[in-house]
Amino acid sequence: MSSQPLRSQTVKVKDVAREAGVAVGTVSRVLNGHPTVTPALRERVERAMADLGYEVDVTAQSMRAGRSRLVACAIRDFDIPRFALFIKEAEVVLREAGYTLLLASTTNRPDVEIDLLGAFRRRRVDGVMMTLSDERHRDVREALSEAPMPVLLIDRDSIASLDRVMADHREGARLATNHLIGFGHRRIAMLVGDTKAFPSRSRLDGFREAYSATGIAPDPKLLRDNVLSSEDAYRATASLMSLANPPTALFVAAMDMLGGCLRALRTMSIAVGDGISVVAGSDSDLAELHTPPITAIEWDLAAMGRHAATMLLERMRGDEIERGRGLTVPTQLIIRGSSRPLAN
Amino acid sequence: MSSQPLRSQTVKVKDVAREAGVAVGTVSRVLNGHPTVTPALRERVERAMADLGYEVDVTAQSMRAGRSRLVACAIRDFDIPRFALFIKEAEVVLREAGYTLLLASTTNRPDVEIDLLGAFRRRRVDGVMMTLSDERHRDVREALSEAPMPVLLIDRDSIASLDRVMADHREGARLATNHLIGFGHRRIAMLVGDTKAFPSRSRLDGFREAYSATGIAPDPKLLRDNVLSSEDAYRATASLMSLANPPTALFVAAMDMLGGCLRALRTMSIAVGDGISVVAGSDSDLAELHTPPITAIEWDLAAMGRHAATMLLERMRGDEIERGRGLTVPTQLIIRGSSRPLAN
DNA sequence: TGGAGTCAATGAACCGGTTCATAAATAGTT
DNA sequence: AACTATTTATGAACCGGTTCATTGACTCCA
Repeated sequence: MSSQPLRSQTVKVKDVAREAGVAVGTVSRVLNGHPTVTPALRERVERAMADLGYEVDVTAQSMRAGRSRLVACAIRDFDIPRFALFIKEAEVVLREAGYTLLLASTTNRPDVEIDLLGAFRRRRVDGVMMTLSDERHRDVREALSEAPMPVLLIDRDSIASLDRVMADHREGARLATNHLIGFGHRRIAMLVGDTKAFPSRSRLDGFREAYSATGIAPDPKLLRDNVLSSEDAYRATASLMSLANPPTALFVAAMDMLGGCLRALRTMSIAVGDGISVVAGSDSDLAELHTPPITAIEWDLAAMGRHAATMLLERMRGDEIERGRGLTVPTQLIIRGSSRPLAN
Repeated sequence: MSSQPLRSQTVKVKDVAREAGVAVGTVSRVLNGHPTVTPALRERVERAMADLGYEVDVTAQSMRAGRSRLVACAIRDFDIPRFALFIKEAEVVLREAGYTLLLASTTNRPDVEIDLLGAFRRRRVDGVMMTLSDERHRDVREALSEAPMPVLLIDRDSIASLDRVMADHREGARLATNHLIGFGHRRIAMLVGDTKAFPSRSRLDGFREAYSATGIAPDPKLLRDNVLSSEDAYRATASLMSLANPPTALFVAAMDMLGGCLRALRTMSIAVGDGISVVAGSDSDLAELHTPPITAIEWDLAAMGRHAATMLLERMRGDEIERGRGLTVPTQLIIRGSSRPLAN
């Protein structure tokens, strides 16, 4: 065994070729499992690679090939626990297919979204999955249409030419609202995020749809949108419960906002279930283990991650598929003790 | 459909050079803000770039430069909500410095860790921050020592030659245990993760340190390690509370395991606070909003993320810094209603 | 034995930037 | 005016792989 100090400089195909006594092209063919290589030669080259401790330079491969085997994921804020589940599953699927995941957060700003698309393009990223702060934003739409690589939208719906993976938020919100209405509630307050984006928009749609069956209109004073942080949820809840005519039920439809809402109720000494019914827009340990447990909408974010990665991989392969497929994951309502018949 | 290779349509330095009537080298110098370019020429080149819609190919830059402006982050499982905070903050710092974040999960397996290090090397990643499943694993240590780029350990301590960012888990666990002992508890059960890694190991140290002051030894039957999932926590809790002589207090020291523990207690109708005191190893909405609220150990993961990114950037710049700096973020105990004096 | 056909291996050109030795132009000095 | 020093621009070589037209060897069969 040769124990030369080969640590200092990196080994290249040329070195492997010399060691094995073949041409560089042959080394490359071995590297890529090209069929037209004699077993004997393949063996010799592989031995040479092992002896020298050779490792391909993916950068060089990328440049020549024009593709990077990178897939980017840009979401508005990945410290949302359930989003992490999405990313985790997507990463597994992508890595198994030989891709590496690039991660960035958009902080829900159109200019950052556009910047990131540029950065991904310059990196020759092979595919992108992302959320959008505003699906109708002109510049963002232009940046998307100029993207040379396939882009898949996460939980966004309005750009028909792109692949999309979504949850059925409309149905979830409809179920939740219906559930409360069935319990006699008529003054249901709703907290949603930014209605420029699909999830909040469709939750609002579902909410209104459920209401429309009752014949009465929801009180606009009870609707709070742009609830984007825990503090927003705290303030919105506090302000709602301070109204002269407060709501009898609270639908915290924005993701991961339940904590802020419950904090406000506790501060005001309002009992969940008794004083007010509460339904959460997404499930969590908190919802399940609260006293009383909180009724919540649930959907499979892990499955969304897997689907997103799979669809994007298909698109990157250039399979003959129709443009702009949309996949919707179902939502369901988990009924727990926080939502109760309206006491009279 | 004209399937012209996309490449032929993209604008290259050569095209910009022709348009501006200069040499390619000049375009490159403009691109990189090299000082020795006449303002007039710079202007002409910049106009040409704008006119043609030129965008650098980062892949080509990377190959030539031998560095990719990529930083990889590999952690055992990023659907741990508080870890997401770490990543988020690190990503911001890195992006501001011109780096892009690569993300992968190790699933806490040494072989995956080694594979990922290889993948990062082949991508000419400029820096790595990661967790390790087992700091003493021979092959992992070898892979680390062979890594040509700086590696920073996240919440791991035993490799002195590498930079590290950690939380003071030992002190946190000591505080928590002390707190319970002060309340008269002598039979304290502890749930920890994998003690081959720093966090659980030092929590155990802190636990024992607090106990040693009492003169009595902790009952080994009350120690459960390798609690890595919510289900593990559920089973461990159920089994502990079924002992002939069950614990009077429960220290759920593993991260994000509180849910499983509380679920078990609820199933067995054991009241938190009354039936048993509970302390959580990490804070969360669940701990804060539970009834009663759960005493918890807290530390600043966002700061850890910022520090990790900053230290890695310094190291990548090749600043003259001593090898293997360790930075420890303090932990504190937030005392709430779930931990109470031992009833007699 | 010779010619067609098959199959492996070769190595120069190429991907798209950056670098640097060299040349050209300009400024400064005596 | 002559010469040196300084500044700015040039373009070929280079980074480390992959590709493909070409070459060489071997097989098959008349």
